Amino acid sequence: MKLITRDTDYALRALCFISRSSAGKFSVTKLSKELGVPRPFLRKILQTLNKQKILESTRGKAGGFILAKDPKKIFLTDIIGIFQGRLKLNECFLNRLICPDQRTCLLRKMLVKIERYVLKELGSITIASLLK
Amino acid sequence: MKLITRDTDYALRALCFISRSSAGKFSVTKLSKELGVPRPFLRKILQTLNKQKILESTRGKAGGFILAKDPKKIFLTDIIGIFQGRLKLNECFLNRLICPDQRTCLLRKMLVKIERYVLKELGSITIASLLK
DNA sequence: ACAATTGATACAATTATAGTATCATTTAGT
DNA sequence: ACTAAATGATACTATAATTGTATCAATTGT
Repeated sequence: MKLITRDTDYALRALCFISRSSAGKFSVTKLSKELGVPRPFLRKILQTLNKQKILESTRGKAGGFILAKDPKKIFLTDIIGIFQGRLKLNECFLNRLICPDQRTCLLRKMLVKIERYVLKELGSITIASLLK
Repeated sequence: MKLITRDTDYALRALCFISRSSAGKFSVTKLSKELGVPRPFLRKILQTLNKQKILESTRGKAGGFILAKDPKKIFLTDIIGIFQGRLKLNECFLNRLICPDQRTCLLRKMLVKIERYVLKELGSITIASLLK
């Protein structure tokens, strides 16, 4: 089971890389070489981050991506949310109507509790904090 | 993201159902009707539980499945382990060699911490406790 | 002998994840 | 104005995991 999928991972790497360097703006080509991430895939990811206002893009010849937000204000849960949807550990049970047993109650309570914990923990991490 | 997949879920339902009833032995046909789970799929699941010594089967005409263990001793983590493999939230990072940034350190620590918590919580639940 | 069961195992369908490709648009530099 | 290098938008493909189905053999109560 994965808590963090590949695209989230790549997004985090890219954001960390950009944050760390003073240069500010990077093209996909440059980033994909630096991070060792397939270019077209990374491109799609950065485009998504742009749409979500995490990055800001400039088009044209000397174009590229820069941070649109203070790294202190980009939370892990934001990025996970963007690529994996809102974290929901208990979805299988909520989605299922047929849950006639009481067990679901206790189990669901448990899952909700775990979910809250995970969200709290992940919500406490920012890109800035990942930079060390 | 799912913490519990369908087969685990079905397995839990079946185990709870069997534990709850005094009858003891049930055929797949009966169980699949009771639980509203596709028969061939449930069959595969029960066969797996049998191999793992959670259930015990008897073949032949009046055959079926009974519990092989005290419901107090069947833990959620056991069942998850059987159908989903050992829970490993941080696998994506461990599997990846290329993690040149320090961020992985903090992130991995976090994930390991979360993983421990989840395992502890799930490890505290048994089939018996799900019965109310 | 027969019918109802499980054992073993191979196969199929669906969904999610991971990644590619392409055409249109923008912009800097010449 | 032209060109090269970049992103925007979007459709497509590949791979893997999940969720099942199907089938033949062996067992057992009647």
